[in-house]
Amino acid sequence: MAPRRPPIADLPPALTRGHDHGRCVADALAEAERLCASRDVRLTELRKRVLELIWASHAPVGAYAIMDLLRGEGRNAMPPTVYRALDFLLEQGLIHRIASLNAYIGCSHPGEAHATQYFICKRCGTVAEIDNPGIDAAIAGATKHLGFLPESQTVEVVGVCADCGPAAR
Amino acid sequence: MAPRRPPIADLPPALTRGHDHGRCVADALAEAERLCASRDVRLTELRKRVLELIWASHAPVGAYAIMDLLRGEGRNAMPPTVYRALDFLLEQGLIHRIASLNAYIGCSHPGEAHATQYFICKRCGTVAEIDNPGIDAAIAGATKHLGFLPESQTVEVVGVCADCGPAAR
DNA sequence: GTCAACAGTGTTATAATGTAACAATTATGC
DNA sequence: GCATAATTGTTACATTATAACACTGTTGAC
Repeated sequence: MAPRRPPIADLPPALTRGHDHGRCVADALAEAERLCASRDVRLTELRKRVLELIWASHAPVGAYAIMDLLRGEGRNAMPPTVYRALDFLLEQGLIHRIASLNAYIGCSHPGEAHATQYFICKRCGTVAEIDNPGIDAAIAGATKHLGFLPESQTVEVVGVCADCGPAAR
Repeated sequence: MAPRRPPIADLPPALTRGHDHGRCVADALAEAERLCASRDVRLTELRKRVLELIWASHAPVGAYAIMDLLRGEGRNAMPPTVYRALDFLLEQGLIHRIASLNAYIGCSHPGEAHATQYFICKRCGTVAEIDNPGIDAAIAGATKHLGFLPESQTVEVVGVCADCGPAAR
């Protein structure tokens, strides 16, 4: 099992550097509002707040970390409350689950059909979400060859990102 | 979370069909013995038995299912006992962990360097371990483009296998 | 051979993640 | 308004995994 990540407030600046993160979060929330409205599903206060907490960094956040953050805001959040919000956000494609970390991360292009790959930096914790057609095509080719009917796929690469690697030193 | 799989004795015959499974297990154990001897590490009775239980089917087996099987044999197995055996087998590359199922499966070609992909059938539970150079190359290309230094990767595709799909009916 | 050192296993307790079941509340359509 | 359904609250528990320390068996130096 992966070690527990520190609370969001303690995350290194690398997690949100190189871009206007406030804007980044605002955009994600606005897009979520728009999508939910168009689908006639309800992005309630709780669900929106959970999405916002997940977007607070580009590192995956665990369900219990989200629960603690909600509690820090005075909400008496119990596990089912968090997991239901996560389930909703997953169903709507607004977040993804990183299976190898048991953690959740905001989807950077919700609303579009995509099979995504994640590149997880073990130094700073940042996860890059990539939609690489080559990887997708290679997997599709393998499934076809096997006669396998794919429904969902998990591609997670753990390593060191460009910001944290030797070249960045 | 994935539903708990039934105990090995109850698994559908599809899990081991199409080949001489006794031979399959025996080969895996023999290869494990050979590899451990060559590396000068100890494949103890416990470790060998856990490996054998994992190889009992081509479906992933959970740590607690292994524990129950060991107990069924009179061994008083507690979680750390099982996890330590699993850790050893993982380190030696004799088994793999399927992250999306929190379960373990025998490696079909241990000893060789390989980045593997898993095709998990949601009907029969069988997992096919594939080493597709195309997928590997595509992922390597993406990491290079990102300046990302990969260390380990997880590729798991869930769907319906050829034996269980509509074409097999 | 014996004994020290270490690897492996046993044992107890607990942490981390996730779900079931039902009650209370809030939103929605009529 | 009010019945209905969706959402959230609450309690309890299931599943997966690890920490810490005790005990046992193996190995190698002498």
